[in-house]
Amino acid sequence: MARKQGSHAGVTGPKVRAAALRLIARYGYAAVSMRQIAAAVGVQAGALYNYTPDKQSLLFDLMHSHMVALLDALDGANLQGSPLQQLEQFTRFHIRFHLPRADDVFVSYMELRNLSEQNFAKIEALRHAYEDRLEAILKAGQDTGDFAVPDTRITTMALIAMLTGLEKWYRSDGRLGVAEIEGMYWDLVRKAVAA
Amino acid sequence: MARKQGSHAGVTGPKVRAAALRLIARYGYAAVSMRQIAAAVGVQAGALYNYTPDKQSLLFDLMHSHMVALLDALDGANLQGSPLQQLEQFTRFHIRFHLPRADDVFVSYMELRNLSEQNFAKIEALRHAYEDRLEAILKAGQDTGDFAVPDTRITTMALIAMLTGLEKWYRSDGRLGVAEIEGMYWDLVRKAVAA
DNA sequence: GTCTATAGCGGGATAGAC
DNA sequence: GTCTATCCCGCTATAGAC
Repeated sequence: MARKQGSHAGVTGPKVRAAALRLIARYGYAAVSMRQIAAAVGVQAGALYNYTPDKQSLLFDLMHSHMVALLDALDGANLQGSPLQQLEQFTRFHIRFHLPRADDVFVSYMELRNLSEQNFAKIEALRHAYEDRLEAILKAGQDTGDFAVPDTRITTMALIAMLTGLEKWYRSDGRLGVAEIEGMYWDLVRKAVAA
Repeated sequence: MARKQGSHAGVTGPKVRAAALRLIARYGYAAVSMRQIAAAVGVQAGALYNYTPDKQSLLFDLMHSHMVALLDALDGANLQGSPLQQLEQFTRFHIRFHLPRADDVFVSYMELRNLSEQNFAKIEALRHAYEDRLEAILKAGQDTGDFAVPDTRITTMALIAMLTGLEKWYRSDGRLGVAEIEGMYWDLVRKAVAA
């Protein structure tokens, strides 16, 4: 509470990010203007530049935060046990982490084209690191004979695409709860890689 | 050959569509200008309006053509045999149809947000029809006991997401040929739905 | 069917007052 | 930290000559 009275620091910044995330997820980065974001926050367009040097940096920050949060959460999940157990933990973690973050997922997977070359490389590296976690589990299970997949890299991409595709149709007010969804997807994953 | 000499009709139109498809796939609908498309074709921007009433219609035509071609090709594939055989045929058909059409796939799956409400509804109906073909196979196999999936609708979405995700990483000059890819994905699909 | 020219609008980003 | 005002640019779409 030592913050200066009347200052909006620490309040407007997150609001800008939240508004940008929501608008970009809905309409796309190129289609959303700084004026629209400002209006959603309740400020004039010029004020946004107190929080981001430019529009491109704003997009990058959103995507970077999402990927870092994803990797941190995966570290925190502390997967352990047999390859089969770790694969189940990974599957459930992936669904639980992504389902409540539909906007982040849409932005992070659909706006890659709109990143500058350097920003793209950074995001891709993080995404690759995440994929590698899954592939390591598949490789371990392949070695122990628990799994029998045609190719660990291709299976990694196939499983992540399958799990992430969930975002496209899942509605939290639908007929199925998260726990049921998790169970069904785990069932598909488990059988697909089974020896 | 009765076409008037000096007329570009029948030539420029397809060029416009091809250039628009390529540019939109790469940079996104909102980020591509009519001037860019015109430059790629080799005409001035105003000339494009001889081939489309506006930019939105151009996008819709690209997506609509793709979906109609997909459904027509599926009809032409004439799937038959047991549910297991039909599922294999569908899986291989899906991969063979989509792999050489990366631009169409990107546009059709990433530009839905940029369609007008009415155009969106038409494309969604076509996409739904395609999904229904796969779900019908799963239901049939569920009835005969060949398959044991948790939910035919969810499995449909999961399998299509998995198969379409192939577009994101496949490179025709990579280490794997189409036949090998088909085999690996069919392996994953077959096991995932197995009883 | 294509061109040039332009209307009319909205974009990102900055300057300087408060 | 936010405002107003503005610069400069590019956009879609149209008009009218050829």
